[in-house]
Amino acid sequence: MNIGEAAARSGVSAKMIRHYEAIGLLAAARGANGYRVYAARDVAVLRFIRHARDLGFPLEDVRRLLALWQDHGRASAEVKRLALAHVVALESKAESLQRMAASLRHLAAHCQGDQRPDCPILDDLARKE
Amino acid sequence: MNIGEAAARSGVSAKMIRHYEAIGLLAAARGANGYRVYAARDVAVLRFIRHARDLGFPLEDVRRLLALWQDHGRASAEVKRLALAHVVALESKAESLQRMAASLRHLAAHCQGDQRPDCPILDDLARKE
DNA sequence: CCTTGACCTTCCCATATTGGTAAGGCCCAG
DNA sequence: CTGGGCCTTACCAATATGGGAAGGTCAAGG
Repeated sequence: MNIGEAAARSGVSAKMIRHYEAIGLLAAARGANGYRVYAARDVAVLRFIRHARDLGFPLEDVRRLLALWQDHGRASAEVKRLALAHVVALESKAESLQRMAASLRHLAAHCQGDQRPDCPILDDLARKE
Repeated sequence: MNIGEAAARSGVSAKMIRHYEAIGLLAAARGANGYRVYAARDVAVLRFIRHARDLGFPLEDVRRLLALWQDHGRASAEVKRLALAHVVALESKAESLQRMAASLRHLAAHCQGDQRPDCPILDDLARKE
């Protein structure tokens, strides 16, 4: 299987497959013509990576999860620890974004939004602090 | 006032002040020695930029807000429109992160987290889809 | 007057992730 | 043998920020 088919089967773009290889997330065999050659096993790895990315894991975490997944003697404690640490990071980021949204929504609520130039949003951004 | 003082007064690092200048967000006068020279007005601009960044506005939005702020004949409608569009983007991103966190928290809740290798988190990442 | 240290300059690199593009090689069908 | 589709590497783009090198400037103090 060449990279195009591996991409179609895994849902990971060929571009990203090459990138993941460049950063050492997966290794690909090479055919006599220099083309990367993939087996079903590699597609499974690519899908694993994609799912982890869909959950927002940074690639460094993906690397560790992948290693744990392939280590059949692993302790699930380590996986759970990684996952929960990531959950905390996600929730923290989400809260930060929501705080920004709430502040801005509050400011916007007091802005007339008409042809006049008066605007509490700009006033706030221009505050001295 | 040199860049160091402008940085201290505005809360924007000298590094970023130079960057904002490079992308055309603000212009600095130059002294005879080649040093950037800032006036109180520039510090106000830098503070404006910092506040907008604190609310998560991307620099392109900051550029538009800055232009609106400096245009005394502006309509507040445009500012409000920009702000609310950004609120929507922030909330959408926050929801996306929360969905990830919830999925992962759910998976982690079913993971024993002990010395055994069984782990629903890894099982889910390895699912065929 | 000269040294020292703080501050300034520009330029390059790094982060993390993904996409685009360009120039060229390989392979199969017509 | 040619065309089109796939592959290769390599460079550039975006987001925003920081680190550091190499060298110029300035003020204070011996």
